[in-house]
Amino acid sequence: MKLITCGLPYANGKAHIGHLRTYVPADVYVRYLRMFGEKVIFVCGSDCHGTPIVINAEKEGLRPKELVDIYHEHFQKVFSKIDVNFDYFGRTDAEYHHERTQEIVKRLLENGYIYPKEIELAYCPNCDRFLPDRYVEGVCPYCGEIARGDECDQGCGRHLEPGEILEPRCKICGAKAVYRKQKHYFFRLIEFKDFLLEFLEKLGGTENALNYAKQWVTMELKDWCITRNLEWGVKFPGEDLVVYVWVDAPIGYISFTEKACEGRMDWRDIWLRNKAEIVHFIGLDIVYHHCIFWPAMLKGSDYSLPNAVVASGMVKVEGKTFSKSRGYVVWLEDDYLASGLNTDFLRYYLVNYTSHQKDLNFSWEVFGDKVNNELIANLGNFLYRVTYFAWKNFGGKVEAKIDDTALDAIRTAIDKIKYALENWEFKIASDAFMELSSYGNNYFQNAKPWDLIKSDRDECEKAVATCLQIAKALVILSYPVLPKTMKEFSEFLGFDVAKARIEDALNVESFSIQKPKIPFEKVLPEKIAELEDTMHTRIAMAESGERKEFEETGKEVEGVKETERVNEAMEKTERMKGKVGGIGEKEGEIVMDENPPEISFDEFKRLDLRIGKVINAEKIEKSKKLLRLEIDVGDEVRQVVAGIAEYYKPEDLVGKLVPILVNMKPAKLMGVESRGMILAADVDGEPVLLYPDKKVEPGTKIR
RNA sequence: AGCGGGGUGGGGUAGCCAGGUAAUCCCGGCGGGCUCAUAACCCGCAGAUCCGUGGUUCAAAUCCACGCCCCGCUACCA
Repeated sequence: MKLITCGLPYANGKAHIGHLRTYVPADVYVRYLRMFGEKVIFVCGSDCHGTPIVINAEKEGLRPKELVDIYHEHFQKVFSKIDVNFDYFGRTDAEYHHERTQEIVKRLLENGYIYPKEIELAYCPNCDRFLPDRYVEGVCPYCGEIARGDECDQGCGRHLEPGEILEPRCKICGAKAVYRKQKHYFFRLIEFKDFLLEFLEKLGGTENALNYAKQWVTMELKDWCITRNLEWGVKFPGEDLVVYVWVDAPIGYISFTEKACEGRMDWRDIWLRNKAEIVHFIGLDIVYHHCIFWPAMLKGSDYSLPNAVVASGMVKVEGKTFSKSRGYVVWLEDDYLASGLNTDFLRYYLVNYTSHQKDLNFSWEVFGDKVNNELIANLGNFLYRVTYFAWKNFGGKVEAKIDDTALDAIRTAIDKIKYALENWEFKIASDAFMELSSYGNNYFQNAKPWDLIKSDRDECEKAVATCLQIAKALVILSYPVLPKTMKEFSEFLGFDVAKARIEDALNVESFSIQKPKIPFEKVLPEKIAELEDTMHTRIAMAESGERKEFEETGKEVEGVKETERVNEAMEKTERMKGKVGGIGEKEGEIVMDENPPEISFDEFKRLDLRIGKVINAEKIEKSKKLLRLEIDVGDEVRQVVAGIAEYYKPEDLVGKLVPILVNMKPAKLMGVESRGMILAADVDGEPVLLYPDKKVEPGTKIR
């Protein structure tokens, strides 16, 4: 008996490919386990609490619950479409979840693991609210740089304790913040140090999670503040506070299990009596919550402990760090599902691209290659050529006289899948059936049934039966990864793979074949180009500073955009890059939107600014905002892509003199190289071009 | 800054933790075969100083040290 959980999606934004990086492998794992005869419960749900949801709802003019409703429904829909089938998909703002959370908090209180403490918190008199550290800005007492409430992120990098920062200001309204004392509650994490050290030795799962957690525990632990000043959330007993969302979110694993067990079994067997193996699938970014805080909470309240934490690597898009704000993202509904592509393609990509622990790069080009050259050319083609051959030449009736060496090949694949599951390496499992498919293609090719059918019908039937056995095994073994397609194809082979067990792959019986249909539709290059364009447009818009547009599509709201952890990490690295790399980095301008730091004259001199003359201009097809310009910069003519098509017509630009940054790092926008950047005033996102006061020669320096 | 994970033929990726005939698979390039199949399938060839330097060893992509570069994480921010 196993309980499998997935990290809860935060109900504050749409589902994207990053989510699936965790959920698809978990679903694949669950499906394999079931085929191996294991009893499994698979739960997940929406994480509904926390400051960002409250603030975001406010901005949208909604109540938090209304915002959560939207995304909860969205996640359910998307998961179901992509065949990630949870036994229960709950939500943490449900009553049953609040009850379970409060029960656990009470147990922790009774057991003496929670204590109150007065702490000083930044408070904004203007907004009339306590400010999370994120929303406090001030001056670092050590180095004098601008710093965030908890960390001097731009200067010396030191961690700052509450109250340390000088001249605190509210980042939301800009007003001076004050410090106020308030009673909050802390969890005695320190007391769990020895327990955790021992626990982590026994904990299973991926090394990336375990190594990280072990190292964290060895360092100094601090007690953990578990209450917040919010209305929205699980009420802390007897106080006007809610529990911190990272306390109640993992408790969802328990409360959702309760719901999943209703009418089937007693959930207490799992969470109180250790009768099931508990496995958490998470993203690499929330390891410490699951390996440290969570087990300590469970231990402190006498619940069962997890047996394994399986952490997936992060997702990159087109080789770049995943980032919604910069356009490096694939939205599941708007991009993938809208494209009409077989959802199994994406599942295969996610599982097969690389080791579960490593970062996965998503690129449409690779996607097309993998689908067409692997899924279709290898697996799909084999299934179809064999089944079609059997139907056409034997009327579908083929006796079970097979070459036993094929059974060995099938056994090898099964063993490999077992090994893969034990080691959380789902790529190895999918490689196993792809190798079997190659074996099948080879077998078919060498046996030459198309010749045999003319010379030796019996020999031919034997070869076909052998290949059909391999095909049947393939359908079964690949079903967990490709459920939609294989469910359909199994019917042509005369069985229902959804009800099959792994052993059926070795079960030899005569075949009754129906006329098959092609299992996978080929992905056309035009389709890939179209999807790439969508993405490149998004990236180009982000790069040219067109923020409004993607804030709509990306559901990001001014001021809260940093709440995206991915996003934040991005901006952080960008800040660092900005520090080191200077102004050459085009990313700089996005980050430097407010209070840009001073630069020296030497730094300014690094900019090669000139007046250029537009000698040609045309729209870039399929893009709304981009123009391709040819600009005479004095010594040469440069091709420059500019995001001004919505405001300037190409024909109006020809002959115009514009300021241009010549030594801008070249970039490709929608596949068109841009070498340089024309400068314009930014009037609420509308570019307004700047022209020289007198006529000057192209190439004239600007200083 | 600290910690973690990486740097393997043109691109991507396996192997390394349990060191041993110079290395997997997919794409791409070249040549051949086949025709049942979604121009799919099969075979062969070219191409890697396995980031650098030093060390351990009879033997290192694989272990150790130092260096360079990339990426991620860092708790009152989900």
